[in-house]
Amino acid sequence: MVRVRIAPSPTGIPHIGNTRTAFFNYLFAKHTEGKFIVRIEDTDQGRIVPGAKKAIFEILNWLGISWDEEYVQSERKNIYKEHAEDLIRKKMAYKDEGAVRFKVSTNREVSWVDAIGNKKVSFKADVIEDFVILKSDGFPTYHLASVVDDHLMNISHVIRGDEWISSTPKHILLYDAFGWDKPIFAHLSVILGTDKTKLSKRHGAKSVLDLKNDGYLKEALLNFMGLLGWNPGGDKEIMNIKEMIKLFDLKDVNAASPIFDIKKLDWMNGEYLRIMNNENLKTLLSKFYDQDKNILSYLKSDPKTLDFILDLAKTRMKTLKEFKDLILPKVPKLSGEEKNIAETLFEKFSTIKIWNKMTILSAMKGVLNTQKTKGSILYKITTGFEKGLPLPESLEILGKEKTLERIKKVL
RNA sequence: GGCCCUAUCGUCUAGUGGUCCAGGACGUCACCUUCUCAAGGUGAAGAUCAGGGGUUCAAAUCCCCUUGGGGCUACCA
Repeated sequence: MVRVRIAPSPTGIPHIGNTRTAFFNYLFAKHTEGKFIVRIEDTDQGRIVPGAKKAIFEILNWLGISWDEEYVQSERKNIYKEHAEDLIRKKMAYKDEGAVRFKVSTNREVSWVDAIGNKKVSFKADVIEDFVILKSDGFPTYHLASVVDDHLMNISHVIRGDEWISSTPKHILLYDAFGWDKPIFAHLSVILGTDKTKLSKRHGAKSVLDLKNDGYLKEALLNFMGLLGWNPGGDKEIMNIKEMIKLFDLKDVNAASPIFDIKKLDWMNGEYLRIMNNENLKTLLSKFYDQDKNILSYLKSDPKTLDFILDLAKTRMKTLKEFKDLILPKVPKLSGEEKNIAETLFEKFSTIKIWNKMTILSAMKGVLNTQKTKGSILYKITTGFEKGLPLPESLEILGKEKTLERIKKVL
């Protein structure tokens, strides 16, 4: 029975790197019909960030990465203490200024076969110092706590970030000291920022919550994250979570560190936006803009019209955030020449008897011909943006009166 | 510095000894479409597979060295 876990520490809001680790664990668990456990590792009381724990769960919930069991290490303090004392009794650990250190027996080699890349990794024990397992404040270090918990929780595969690879020998030493079976270790490469250093908040790495607020869809994020360092072979790139679960295998996970390039996420997000049906998109938009009265009321306009707008908007947005500029006009600053064009446009529009996209378009074309300009100027005049939803269609919906009002404002 | 991981187009990657003078995707560029911008379609540029040695009839694929990148080196995780 496969049992995997993620062990986030509530010291910050997860970014795409941490979250990918969670996702791979999840994919692996689902693929093997095993269990996925979340264990909050809050053993460093000093570094706890208020709200971080909540954010961790918020992200998992948003993405739909569901878990089967949940633990908090600070509630298990005594368990670790007992295990530390057990090692002291066995003379495998000793007290040192209020802390407890594990005694590392030198002259041995510690090794394991890592599931990522299926390669043997080995360390000589003499490069490992006697390390602290219980701090003087009574809390365990990660090393003790994770080993004890992984054993007690029957974790079969420890799938974690690459930054743990040099701590793994310590963990193996602990498993051996307790006489426990070891799990399979799989060390995922860390995701790098565009500056090629480990993704972290200091380098401006966005948290997943930021990405959510930027208008990325969970489906796109999941798909993108999944493909960072994992490839099931073949050319298929757009995959839903079910397909990923079906295909996921640790042997197809790369050992090299990928760089997070948001451009591809942008594209993928656009793809998901385009294939989404309007009903879902509407729901998503209302959630996303739940603080924006203008958008909210816009979304409540005649369903048929809205449907039509949504179809036009879909191909023009990469994120939900971009919807706003597509439908809400702003007052442009026009040059003298542009004002002349605006005037001509006003006149042409005024004479239209039957206001529809055909007549609007021919009026627009008339202006473009006589004034010899590009269409973008007409967009600037009527919407404040030099690009946007097709004017004939959107102005028809707006209506003649309102259109003329708008143009009048800028004259 | 020490230890460990790692190395294919700018980026994500396919590739596990011959079918690869290296395929796909993003991005970029061009053209088509066109009221703008997208989307869509077509096409192009882009990697002497980090460099150097081996092994082999044959290497992006195996081995070694060098170099680059990354991680760890806390009573942080």
